[in-house]
Amino acid sequence: MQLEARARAAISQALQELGMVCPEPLPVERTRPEFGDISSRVAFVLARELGGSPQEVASKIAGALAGHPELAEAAAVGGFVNLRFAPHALHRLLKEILQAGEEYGRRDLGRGRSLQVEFVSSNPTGPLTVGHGRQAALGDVLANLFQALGWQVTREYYLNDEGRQIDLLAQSLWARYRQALGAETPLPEGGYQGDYLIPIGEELAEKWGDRYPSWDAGAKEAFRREAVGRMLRLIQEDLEAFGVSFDVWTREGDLHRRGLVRETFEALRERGAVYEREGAFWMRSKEHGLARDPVLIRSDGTPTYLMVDIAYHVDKFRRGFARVIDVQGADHAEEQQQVKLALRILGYPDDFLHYCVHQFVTLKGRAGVEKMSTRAGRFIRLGDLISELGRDVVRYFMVRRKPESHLTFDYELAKKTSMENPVYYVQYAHTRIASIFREAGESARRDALGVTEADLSFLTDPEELALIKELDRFPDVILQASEFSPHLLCEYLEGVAGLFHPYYSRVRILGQGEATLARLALLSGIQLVLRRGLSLLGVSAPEEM
RNA sequence: GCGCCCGUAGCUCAGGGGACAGAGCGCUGGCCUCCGGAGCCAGAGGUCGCAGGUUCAAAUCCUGCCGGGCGUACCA
Repeated sequence: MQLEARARAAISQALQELGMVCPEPLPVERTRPEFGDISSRVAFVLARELGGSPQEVASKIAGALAGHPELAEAAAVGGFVNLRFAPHALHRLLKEILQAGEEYGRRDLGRGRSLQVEFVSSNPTGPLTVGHGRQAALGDVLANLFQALGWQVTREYYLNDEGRQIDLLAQSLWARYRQALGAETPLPEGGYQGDYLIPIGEELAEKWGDRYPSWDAGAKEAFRREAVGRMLRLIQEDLEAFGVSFDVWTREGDLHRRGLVRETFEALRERGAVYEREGAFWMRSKEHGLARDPVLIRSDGTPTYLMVDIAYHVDKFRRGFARVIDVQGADHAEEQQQVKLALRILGYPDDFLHYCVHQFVTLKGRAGVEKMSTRAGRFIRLGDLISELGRDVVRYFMVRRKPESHLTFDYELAKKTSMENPVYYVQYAHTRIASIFREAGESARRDALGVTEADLSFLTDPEELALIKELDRFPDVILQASEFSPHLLCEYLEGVAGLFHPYYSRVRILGQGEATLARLALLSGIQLVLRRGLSLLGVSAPEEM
């Protein structure tokens, strides 16, 4: 990132000397090694305004850049202005990275504003599945990234502990309970067929005996509470195993009790956004370009999920969040449009709510089911996957693809402990460096970290310079990854490791006189970035493997 | 039918106006006296789904078509 900043400074100074206007923003980007470090298409922009060919303009700029102390080369090629930095300029970058230490990559773009990330929010009708795993990893990593960018982040889980699905769950559990007592009670139609309710039913049969022979109000209440409590515990166990913890759990029931759902509905009605038909209340969405008008209040007077969701977002706004990110599956796309529309009608700012939408996960190479469904009892538990592969691997694989792409989870690859597995490839780079520092001894480590001791001018190898340039990208990668693209962080870390491993195997670090200290400083920087990056992913950076 | 997302190397996927299109796996051929070989090096492999259009410049933007996923509930 500093590289871009320095390039901009140099070019804008050159433009000033030439009496040219500096375009805002000044276009600058990393380029392939043949062209140098940084390339700018500024001449294309200026040529359009000033006349003349881009190449002519570029030549003038390159001429004015000649002799710049930080640059080894400035050239005009095909209208581009290409810059190559002098090694000493790169050495300074490394020094700054090491001085920043654990703070490297942190920024204050959020300026302490509060941000809520709501994710998982799985209904407590069963254990978490691999699909929820993607969401859990995605939400947690996004939260980490925004924290690093200076936001005050709240991780929130919305617990849907009311409604028909919960009733169905309760009744399914009651049926299992009756079955445990020897009755032939069938599961309710559309009920939850998974095996996971069987042992709970047996346990309740033992505890309660024949206390609930029929599905009456008393049974409903008892089994609902029991079912939600049990399922919640299952979910929390899996989340804990996955290393995800939430700051706030919001229950649907709370929103009702506080009258917020009713109030929000009335507000929508006052604004003319609601009409009544066939005994139900509908939202006027079609006239705003959406595909259909959804029901807000059913003809039996109960609010739909959408209605409650709208109220929930009003609540989020009132709680003072400057920004809210909801991580949701692609199957909620229409719902999202409706909530956004409702918030717009109610007068809330458009940039308040952001949806991070992700596609589904297919698990490849493991015995199990293809098409999952909690209700039908066809699913693979996230907890099983974690105990088979480890938290690090599952988390890493879950965020390695961009959210809007379908994720094929390659179980065979995930199971490998060789460097073919990208997680280990990255972790192993970290471990190798740790090993070198163990070998070098504590004093060398301190000297390398106390960069004043190391004479970085010994770092002249192109691979060494390339590594420094790559480390310099880290802050920018965090920003890009935060734009709902955490996969870019994985790609980046694999790139850093991919530069380090070959370098390590070719260049000897220890016992090289003064060069050793400089190389240890470089390794220290690499290790720092790997550790920080992995930590943002919630993946461990082991000293030994 | 309509709406949203996705079609890039054999496979899994990056890149989403700029300079000859990238990575990992797989494949072919090399390299283990040396800081962790849980590796390293080299190579082969692509009409960026198809057809138009915008632009000095398109894998990238626009339109149409084809193929796949999801949605299109008074479920959540």
